[in-house]
Amino acid sequence: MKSKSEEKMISKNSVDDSPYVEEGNSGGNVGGNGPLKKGPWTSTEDAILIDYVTKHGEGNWNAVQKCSGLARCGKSCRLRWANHLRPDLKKGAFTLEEERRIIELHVKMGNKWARMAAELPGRTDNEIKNYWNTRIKRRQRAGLPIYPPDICTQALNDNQHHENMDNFSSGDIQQSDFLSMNVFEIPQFNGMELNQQLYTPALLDIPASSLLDIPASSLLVEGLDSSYPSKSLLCTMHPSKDPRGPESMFYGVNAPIGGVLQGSSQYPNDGSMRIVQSFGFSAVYDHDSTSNHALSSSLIPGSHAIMNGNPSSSEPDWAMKLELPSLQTQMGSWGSPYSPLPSLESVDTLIQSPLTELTQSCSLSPRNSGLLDAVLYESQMKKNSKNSCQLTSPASTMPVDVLHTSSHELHEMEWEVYGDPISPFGHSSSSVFSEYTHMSGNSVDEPPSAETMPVKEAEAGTEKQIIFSRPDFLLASSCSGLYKDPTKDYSLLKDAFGPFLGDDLGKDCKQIDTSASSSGQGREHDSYACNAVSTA
DNA sequence: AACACCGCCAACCGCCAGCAT
DNA sequence: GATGCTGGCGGTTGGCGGTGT
Repeated sequence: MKSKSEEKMISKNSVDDSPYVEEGNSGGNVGGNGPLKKGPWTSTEDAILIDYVTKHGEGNWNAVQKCSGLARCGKSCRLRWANHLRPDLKKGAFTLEEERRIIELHVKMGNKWARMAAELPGRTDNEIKNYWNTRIKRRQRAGLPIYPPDICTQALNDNQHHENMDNFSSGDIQQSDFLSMNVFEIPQFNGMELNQQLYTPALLDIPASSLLDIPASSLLVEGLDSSYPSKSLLCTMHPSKDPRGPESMFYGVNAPIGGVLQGSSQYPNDGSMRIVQSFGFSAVYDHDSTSNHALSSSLIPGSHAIMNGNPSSSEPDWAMKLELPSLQTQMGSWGSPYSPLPSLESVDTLIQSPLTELTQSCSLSPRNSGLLDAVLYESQMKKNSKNSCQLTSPASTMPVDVLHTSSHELHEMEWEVYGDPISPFGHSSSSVFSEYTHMSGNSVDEPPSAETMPVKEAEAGTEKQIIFSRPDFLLASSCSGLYKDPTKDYSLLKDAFGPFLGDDLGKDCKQIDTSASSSGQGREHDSYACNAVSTA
């Protein structure tokens, strides 16, 4: 049984069936029997190879050329056999079960395609790799989470068990600590303090208290429950080449965080602030004025790239190294090098910016494969070295000129950071929100509905107008109240975003509404909502 | 109809580990 | 221990076909 593509190829090659026909890209290696052929295999070559393996078995691939006269190098023979001629190969599209299995395996293994293939009988590493690089990346470009929540939950649970069993003493990590451990403390997000200044509730008609009512612990726990793989997810979100697309989760991650964190996740009474966002990230830092100054001045450490007019100036290694394994080198193929939108890079850089000694050292961890467990490991490392992160990260990456930038200037730059060339809103909240709403049943390949969100309104507005009209901010404000009392503020949220987000928001908020009112049920929805909110 | 764009996928390339000499 | 060979693995490339404009 041959795959469709193979049939195509054979059909094509059947016209010219000689294995020695020179092809356009042939040449290169020279074997003992003449120039080794490259390019697509012909059915004759396949027959020769099959015959050889039937007689001699697998292995000793370099002998194929000598024994059979096949003008292919051993590597090519092995690859052809392994990927196409093996009798136990299962051809055809991946089944749903296989797809799920691939995702599960990728959570555990990263880009270990061969190992994954070993877990999927009849499937080759190349198949799995191609599958991942296409369909899964498509999800990324669409801004959809790579890993379904349930799989991530499972992975996190597994990791929790693993960590508790293997790495930590019994009293070291308790549940809460574990949860914290899975919350990534991203110093650069401390910069949300600046957002707080820019988008202070005092500027708005929204009671500040309503912005302070989201229990971070709830967000945290539920964010974990919802199981978006924190850093894994983040790190796998890349700017899209598709300018129509949501470009990246970074829009959703960063812009929203600013909108939400500045108000909704603070604990002024705590003496410290724990910023929690949907992916489980958090930033812990002193809330005293001194540190605030430093942190706020370091706001948008990622956007400094734009601020200093050098959006491409930094491509920190750690960002790439911390990526999900699947993207370890993808920056070169579809990532940052092509970035039609400055904001993409800026947002990207925002994530990448904490190029601290700690993170660098973390990235050098042998476990830093981008897998969830590696992420957990890094998290633990960061937790253990929290202070050093706080001290080194923001300021060290902050250009001096940015430090002296006025808040107005920063605010204007915010549009660059969050927005796209078309919209001052960028894709921030809308895309992310819709991304999560899409998780509940819509096609995974369906681009977020909010992509077409009309977003010209605020362009000519005042600062306040701009701020107030920011969907992420509205969403943040509304949903912070929404979280507290879904039945009360749903209308506000819906009114504010219905025109932008269409039915998705309505559906999502309705879920929140109903689930909240049913006391305890629909917790997943809650977490989704809060995820969306905090990312929005 | 022509063109451009994009996704899919087979194949190649470079690196590395294991093994034999 | 050093060297070379072989096979395995992961990343990348390039061709092809489908689709949209």
